[in-house]
Amino acid sequence: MRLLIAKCEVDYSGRLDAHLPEATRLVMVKADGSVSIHADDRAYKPLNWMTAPCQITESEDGRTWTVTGANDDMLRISFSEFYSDDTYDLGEEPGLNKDGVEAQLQELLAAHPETFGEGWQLVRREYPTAIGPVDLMFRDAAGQHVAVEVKRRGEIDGVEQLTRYLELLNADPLLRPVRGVFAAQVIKPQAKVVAESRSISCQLVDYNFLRGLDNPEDRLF
Amino acid sequence: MRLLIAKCEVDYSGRLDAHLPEATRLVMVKADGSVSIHADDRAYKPLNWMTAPCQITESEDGRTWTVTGANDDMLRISFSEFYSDDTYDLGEEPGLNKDGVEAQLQELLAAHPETFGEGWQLVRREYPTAIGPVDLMFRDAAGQHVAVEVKRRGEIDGVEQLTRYLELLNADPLLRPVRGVFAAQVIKPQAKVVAESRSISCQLVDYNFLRGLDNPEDRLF
DNA sequence: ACGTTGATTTCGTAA
DNA sequence: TTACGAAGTCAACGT
Repeated sequence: MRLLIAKCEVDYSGRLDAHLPEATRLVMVKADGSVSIHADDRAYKPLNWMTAPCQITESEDGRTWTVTGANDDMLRISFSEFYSDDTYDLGEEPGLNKDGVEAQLQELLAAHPETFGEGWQLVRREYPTAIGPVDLMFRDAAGQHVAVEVKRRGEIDGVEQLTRYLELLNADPLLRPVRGVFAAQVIKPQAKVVAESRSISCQLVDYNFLRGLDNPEDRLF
Repeated sequence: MRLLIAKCEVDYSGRLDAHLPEATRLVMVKADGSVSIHADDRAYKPLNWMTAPCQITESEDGRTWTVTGANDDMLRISFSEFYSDDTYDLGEEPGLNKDGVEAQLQELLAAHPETFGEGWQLVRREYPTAIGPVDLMFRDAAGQHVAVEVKRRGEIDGVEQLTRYLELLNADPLLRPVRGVFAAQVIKPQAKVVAESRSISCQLVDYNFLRGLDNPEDRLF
C-alpha cells in the first residue's frame, strides 16, 4: 500500500464527470492497483477513486497520473506538491467475519417455524416466483400457505416486496389463499401501518433468542 | 489526518457484530474523528469503520482503542505492533463537482420532449403531489397528461415510486387520465415486467446522445 | 430531527 | 457472466 500526502487536482470521467480543485489530500494506492483520494472527513467514502482492475500511468515528470479502468473510466491526478510518500507491505488479509445479517435471520427462522405459531411447517427457503424468490414459504397448522418476508429492519420497501409476491402467489389456484407475514428485528411504524392495511401481519424477531435455541450454551440468564 | 500502519485485531458491535483477526492494516483517523480500517485491497470500502460523530478512548498503554458512536455502536481496536504513525494537516477541502447524474438526465429530457414522441410538451419538472414531486410531467400530442419517472438505472423501486404517483394523479379529475413512462439509461428486466404489468411504458435514454443535441460540437462522427 | 432518494453506490450470491 | 437484492449502506436534500 502506497500512501501519498500531496497537493493535487483530480478529474474523473466515466459513468459521470467530476472535478476536484487543487487541495491537499491523501492518495491511497492499494496492492490490487486500486486508487482512492481521501479528504480529511467522511470515514467511509473517498472523494474520487478507481476500483481494480485498473492501470496507472505516470507522466515522465511524475506529476500526473492517468488511471484507466474498465469501460473508459479514467481518473487523472495532477500533483503540484508532495508532502510524503510511503509504501508499506501489509501482507495477507485474513478477512472479516460478520454475524447478524439477514441471511442468518432467515436460516434461524427456517429452523424454528414455531416462532410464527404451533404446527407451522417450512415448505422451502427462497421459494421461487416469476418476480424473484420469497424468503420463506410455510404452511400453518391449517395447511394454508404463508409467505414470509424477512428483514433485519422492517421498512416500507419490504412490505411492498411482500405485497407483490402475495399478488402473484394468490393468482395461482394451487396455492391460493396465501397469507403474508412480515418478520424483522425492528419494524418501523409506517411499515407496520402499511402492512396491516393490507392484512399482512407483523412478527418481531429476537435474533439472540433464536440463536440461543441452537446454541444453548451461549444463552444468557 | 492520522495514518497508522499497525498489526491489529478489531471487533465491531452495533448494527451487527464483526471480528477481524490480527493482521497488518491501515488505520485512518480523520479530522472529524471518524475512524476507518483498510486492508490492502478494495479501493472503496474499509473493512471496519466508525462514522463521525464518535469518540476515541485510548487505553493507558495505548494498545487498545475504544471508538464509540451513536446508538451503541462500538469499535474496539487492539494493536500488537506499530509500524508507523503520522499525522498531517490537510486543510480545507474545496469540494467535488459532478456532472452526469440523474438531475442532468432530467434536465435534458425536459429540454427534449421529442424523445418520448412527436408533439409532446413539457408541463413542468418536479411536478408537485402530496407524496412528493413527479420528475417530469408532459402532455402528449393528444393533450393527455403523462408522468415520467427518470432514473439512471431503472429498477423495481422506481416503478413502485411511479405507481404511487399515478394512483394519486389519477384520483384528480382535472388531470385524469394520466399515463406513466419509466425512463432510464438501463432498465432491469424485472423492473420492465412490473412496469408493463401496470401499463407503464419503458423508455431507454441515451445520455450522450441527448447531450450531443445541446452541444453539437461534442458530437462524435 | 426525520424521512426520502440517489449513488461512479459496493458487495455478495445464485441462476 | 449476469442479474438481483442487501448494506453497519452513506450522503444530500426537503419538510
